[in-house]
Amino acid sequence: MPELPEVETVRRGLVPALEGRRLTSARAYRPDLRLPLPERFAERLEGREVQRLRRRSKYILADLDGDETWIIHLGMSGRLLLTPSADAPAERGPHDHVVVETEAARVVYNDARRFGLMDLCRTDALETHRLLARIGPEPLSNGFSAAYLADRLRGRATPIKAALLDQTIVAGLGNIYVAEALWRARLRPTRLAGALSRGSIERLAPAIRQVLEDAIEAGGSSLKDYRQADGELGYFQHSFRVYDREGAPCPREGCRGRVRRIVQSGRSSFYCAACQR
DNA sequence: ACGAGAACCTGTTTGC
DNA sequence: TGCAAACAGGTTCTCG
Repeated sequence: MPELPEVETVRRGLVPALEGRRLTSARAYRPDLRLPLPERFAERLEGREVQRLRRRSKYILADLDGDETWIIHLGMSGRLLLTPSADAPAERGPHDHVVVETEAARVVYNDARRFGLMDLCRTDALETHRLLARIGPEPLSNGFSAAYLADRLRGRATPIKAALLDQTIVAGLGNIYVAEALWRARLRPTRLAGALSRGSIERLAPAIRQVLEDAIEAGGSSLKDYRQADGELGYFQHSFRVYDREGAPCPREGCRGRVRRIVQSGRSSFYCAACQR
């Protein structure tokens, strides 16, 4: 799916179209995505003004007037596509599941695999929402540091790859950015989280922060499904050092290694066997 | 309690 | 070329 940088890019793309605008219409074309939509979902969106578009981890949060927040997760293949009303087609495309309109624009939620989800929650109760309550600190916030990470990894017998995918430890990482952060920190994805030295963690925490900042700067990574809200492609995929580069030479200065692909708990991991230890 | 693996669903790519 | 298997950016549940 879209990981943190892609979700942030989508959010930024939607801000001008949605913040301070009223939803003149809302339609849901099926009762469920990964989870059932809440009661009277479309009716509760219609007529509301979007006061603020925020992001928490991989969730987009739209605060509405009337004290409810619209929670959106894009899953693996979800997209939020923005079209000016004048250009909006009359026909609904395949896998267009939710459509909202403002005076000036249409936003379509399209999701072939339906691993995404939407919900509505009282804004003052968001922190206790079951999907959000257990999520760890934002990696770009002050709450995330080497000291924090060391504390959370202590005693964990799981590979660092799996620990970084665990959203309760740190928010927003997925398969791509874990691979890229571990390459930057010169750590093998198979290393056991609890056995990492303090020095390793001191490299890892800033590597996570930096790869996410770089990716946001580039507008995220466009692979198969992901697009920015305006349909533009992000270009961080051209900056991948190891992700999806099996067999390629390691791009690190002076390293003669090649990128390897292994499978960890059912998912591909990519790393350089020479410089990542 | 913890970790690995399966499951959810559809589309695309790869391999025989 | 055609078909089947493998694989895909996430999360959650089950099982050992």
